[in-house]
Amino acid sequence: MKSRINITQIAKMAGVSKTTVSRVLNNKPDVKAESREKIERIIKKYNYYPNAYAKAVSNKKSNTICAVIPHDASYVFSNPYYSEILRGVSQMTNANNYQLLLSFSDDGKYVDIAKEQRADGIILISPSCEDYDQIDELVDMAMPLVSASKVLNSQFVCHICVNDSKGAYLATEHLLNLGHKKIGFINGPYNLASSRDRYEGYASALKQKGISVDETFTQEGRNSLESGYESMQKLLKNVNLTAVVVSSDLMAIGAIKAVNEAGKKVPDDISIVGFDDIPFAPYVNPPLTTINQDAYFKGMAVAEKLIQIINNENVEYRTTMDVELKIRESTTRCKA
Amino acid sequence: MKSRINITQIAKMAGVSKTTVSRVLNNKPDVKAESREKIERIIKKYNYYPNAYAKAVSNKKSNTICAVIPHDASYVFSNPYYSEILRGVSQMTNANNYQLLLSFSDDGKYVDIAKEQRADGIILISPSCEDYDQIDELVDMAMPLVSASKVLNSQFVCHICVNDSKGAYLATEHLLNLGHKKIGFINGPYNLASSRDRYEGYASALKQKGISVDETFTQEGRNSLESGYESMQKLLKNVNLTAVVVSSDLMAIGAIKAVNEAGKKVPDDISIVGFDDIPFAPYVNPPLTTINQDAYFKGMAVAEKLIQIINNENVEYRTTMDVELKIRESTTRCKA
DNA sequence: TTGTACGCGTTATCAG
DNA sequence: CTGATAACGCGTACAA
Repeated sequence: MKSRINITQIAKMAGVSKTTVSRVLNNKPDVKAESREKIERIIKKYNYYPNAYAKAVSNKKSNTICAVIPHDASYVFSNPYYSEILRGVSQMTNANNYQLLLSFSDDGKYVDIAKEQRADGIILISPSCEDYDQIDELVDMAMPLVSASKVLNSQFVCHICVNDSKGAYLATEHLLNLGHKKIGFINGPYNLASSRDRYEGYASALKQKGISVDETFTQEGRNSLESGYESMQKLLKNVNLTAVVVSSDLMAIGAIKAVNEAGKKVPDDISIVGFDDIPFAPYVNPPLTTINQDAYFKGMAVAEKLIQIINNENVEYRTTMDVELKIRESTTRCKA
Repeated sequence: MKSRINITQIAKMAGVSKTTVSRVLNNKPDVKAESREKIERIIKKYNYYPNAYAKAVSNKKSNTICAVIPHDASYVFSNPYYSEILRGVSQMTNANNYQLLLSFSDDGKYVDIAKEQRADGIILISPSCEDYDQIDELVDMAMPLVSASKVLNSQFVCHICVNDSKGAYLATEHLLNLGHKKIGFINGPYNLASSRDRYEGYASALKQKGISVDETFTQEGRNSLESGYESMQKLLKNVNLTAVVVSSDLMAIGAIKAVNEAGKKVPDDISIVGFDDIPFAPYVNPPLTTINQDAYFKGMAVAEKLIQIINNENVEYRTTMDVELKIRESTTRCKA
């Protein structure tokens, strides 16, 4: 790139020192109105802008926030849940004049961003147990940290999560109320705290009604559409179910595909309830009954908290957002 | 954040000068094996990493690429087409050890990123005519630039686009072949070059068959689901159509919703073909006939070109990717 | 093989 | 009000 003009040159042209130029750049007092105007004119004329990284070095502050999604990019971008979180995050960082650095990596390489001091703070989106070593490292560095889901290994990591167990409970209860008794569960990866909580919600709803939990009714998926498809195929092969709780909408869409291919119908033969309420949930076939969580709001909240922590403000370190059952057309009364 | 160790301190502990430490950090020769080992041990011990921004200032290279989406975040993140592009971009930047900076803003503020010298190059994703002033500014700064869609105002901007007119032509031809004669068109915003090309493809397919183009059959949408919904409502109110070409899948999904609410059926009453082939296209109701473009590959290609330009390699400045008609179930033979 | 001295573009201190 | 001067953390001619 063409080498751009710098503060020294501006100072020279204005016949003042760098210091004075710096003063007007940062809206500081103690500059004669006359000088200020002259400097401003020259800045305008040469379309000058201070170099952000030189500022970062000098100020020890980069005005950059990094959103880390410790999974590979295809996992992330195929799932609108993450898009919604990022939408919220970017809205908030924009509003506060922070730049947004994005990092995907399933290999923990994102810790380098902290070591290299590229960001004033880090947002962890959906970290799993495998990330706990890296998280400890970040905590050791005293890097401001907020997670968009539960982090179990450290009380120094601020997190905002949704009430996962309640969500799964509501989903299961809904099916129970429709008369279903044989209810399967396609879970996300067990290395996510959310998956464990959701399982617990599912199990406790069953117990509540005196139905014993059958391990063969459960599958562990990877949260992708394909894995929802595969998990449902296994369930269809091995057990007789009339309904399934699926731990993400994306997997639910895959599950519906598997049901269709097996020559059955959703919801007539098998009712399905998802989790997340992604924007497409109302438009798939059939429109998905699901657990709504406001990922956009979560993204905003997470970014806002991080900025507060960076500014040394006091914040609540544990927040749980509520969830809600959204009934659409993928569930119906049990006909078996 | 806790202030971290720097190169000077490492040098001191190793009993050498910064220069020597810098040499081992950058894998340069002329360091005694013994010294190298000692320095490496200390680096390891203190978990030291050079400050990326100090390097950037010194090297005049930030190893950062900025992806600019000159629209507001909700426009972007609600559309999986952009997610797919970003997925490709991030894959490629990751592979080449570039950091990815993300910028949304419908107000042209992204030029600041160049002025502040935060990035070695910029990827423009779907810029519109309103961005041409800013693009000129970027060109003036000699900022390496690649666009993921056509840019008409400057031959200095490398771009990769898809064959939009062919796509719309194929879509329209498909409907014509099914016997449709009254074919509407819901376009994207006219300030996108792609929208103009798509209109042209639509019109030329009609002319080919001797069908005159009726302006009242066309609506200009904003590429969102809602705007597809509204545009279709207007078409339904004012004209009698048996088929509609829609310029994005997202709008197509909205259009289907409008058809349903009007008490009609897709495709029996109205055939619809979309554009983009987003990952959800096969799963909506009915599965969407659409024009496939490989946005993931486009994202990779765009990032790769930018990196080549940054490295002063020669690249082809004009690339057009092919498109393909994907027939699913939202189109059928005309019954009128 | 190593180190001195300076440069990168910025801000902060403090004396005038 | 202003400007030397040092500092931020790093890279690199050039000399030794």
